[in-house]
Amino acid sequence: MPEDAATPKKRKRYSPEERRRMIVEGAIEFFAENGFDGSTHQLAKYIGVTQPLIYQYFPSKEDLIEAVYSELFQGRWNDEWDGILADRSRSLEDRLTDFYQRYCAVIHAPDWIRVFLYSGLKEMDITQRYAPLVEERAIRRICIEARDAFGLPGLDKVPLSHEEFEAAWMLHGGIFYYGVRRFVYRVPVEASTEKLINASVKLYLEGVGGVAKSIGLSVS
Amino acid sequence: MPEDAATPKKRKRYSPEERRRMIVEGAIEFFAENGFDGSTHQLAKYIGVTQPLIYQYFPSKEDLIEAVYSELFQGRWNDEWDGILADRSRSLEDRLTDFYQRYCAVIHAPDWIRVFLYSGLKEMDITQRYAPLVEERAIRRICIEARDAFGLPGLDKVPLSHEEFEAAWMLHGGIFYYGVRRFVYRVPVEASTEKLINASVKLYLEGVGGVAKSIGLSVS
DNA sequence: AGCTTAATTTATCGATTGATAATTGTAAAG
DNA sequence: CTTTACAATTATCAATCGATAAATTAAGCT
Repeated sequence: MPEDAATPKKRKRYSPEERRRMIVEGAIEFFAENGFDGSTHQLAKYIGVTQPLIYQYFPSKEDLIEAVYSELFQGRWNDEWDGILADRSRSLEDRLTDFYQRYCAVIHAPDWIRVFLYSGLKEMDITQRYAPLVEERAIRRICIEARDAFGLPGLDKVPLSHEEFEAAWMLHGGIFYYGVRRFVYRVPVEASTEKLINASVKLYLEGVGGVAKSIGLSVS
Repeated sequence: MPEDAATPKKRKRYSPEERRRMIVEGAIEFFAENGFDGSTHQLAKYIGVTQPLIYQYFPSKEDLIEAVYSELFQGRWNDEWDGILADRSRSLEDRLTDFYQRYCAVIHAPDWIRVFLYSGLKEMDITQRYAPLVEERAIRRICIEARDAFGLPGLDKVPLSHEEFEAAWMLHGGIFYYGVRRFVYRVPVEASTEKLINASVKLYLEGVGGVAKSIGLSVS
């Protein structure tokens, strides 16, 4: 008969791999909600283990956060996405819609958006490396494909301008900001992610021709 | 001759109003950098006062944060901005550019962007009230003026659609995201704020006509 | 079953947290 | 120059933080 009537408190033994996974996934949810300043004591309670157990799997809180960050962001950039953007057998509208549909399936989640912002605000070095990744493999590629789709000169003729970069960043930022509105400010959003992407891609494609013209690019 | 050779430590007396202002402004910078979990001890050191002094001016840390939030966001929405957007004697491109130029002069600062995100993540109630303010006084107004500028039916004929709202939110989000890239992820941005706004407004105006057409709106 | 390994817990540490009370010192009033 | 009001300090608190060591117990092996 236990002292606390309602606490049978059966202790469960998991394999180190399984327990480690449980801790990391619990930490993702917990840190997404409470930020990285959330205490390891509260985290342990949230997961359902004792606090010292966390230190059996991670030498310090810093290492746990690194594991969270690695699990969330590293390797979640699917290499197939690059191929989708570059596949010129499809219309650019199709490709952009497809790409952002898949991209949003990953990033438009409260855990992803919130942890991403928390880590950015804490200026963990890994976050500073994510923006260049996006710029190189999404933004730049989109600019290149837009040049091709509108019959504009290639990069060998005219290098990409600030204006073209900013147009693509605006598409990207607008879609990202949708996630911020939903999961940070938690305001009701009218449109579904699908509709938002359709509208954003349309807006970008409608607008990018005019942007190109205004900076003196002409069809070859 | 003081014990610590390099610490003359002359005590300065300020008026309560002045000292309060010093604390709030110091807190804005400090919390923008360290988040609201930054300790009052470190904050006091940052300001150059002792920690208990803060509690002479604010009954709790919560109240200090409220003062920071109030100082940063309340009343910084200039009422003249509404007039700028609605002034139909100017072209819509002019008005949008002018509006976002002034708006960005306020929000595109590390303190503003970072505190705004921190407070959003902490889900302080006041943040949830800011998005509706923006939607009512900027987004909605932009949609209405776009209808007028493109000769589309008024709100009495056809209510604003999700697509039109999302187009305006994308403009807004793209511009906001520029601040996130600069002050949260601290990546070098190619274009100046001015160029970004010009490009974004152009992109929006070029695109919004196509969006309107795609949802079945026709010129009256 | 009994033994053994190691996964998990209890107990505890010094440092730091938000917050309070008592003391000190400055600048204006007389 | 002395007095006095109150701004600002030092000293201190219980609670909570990240982290460690020792004790406990569940599960695989023989």
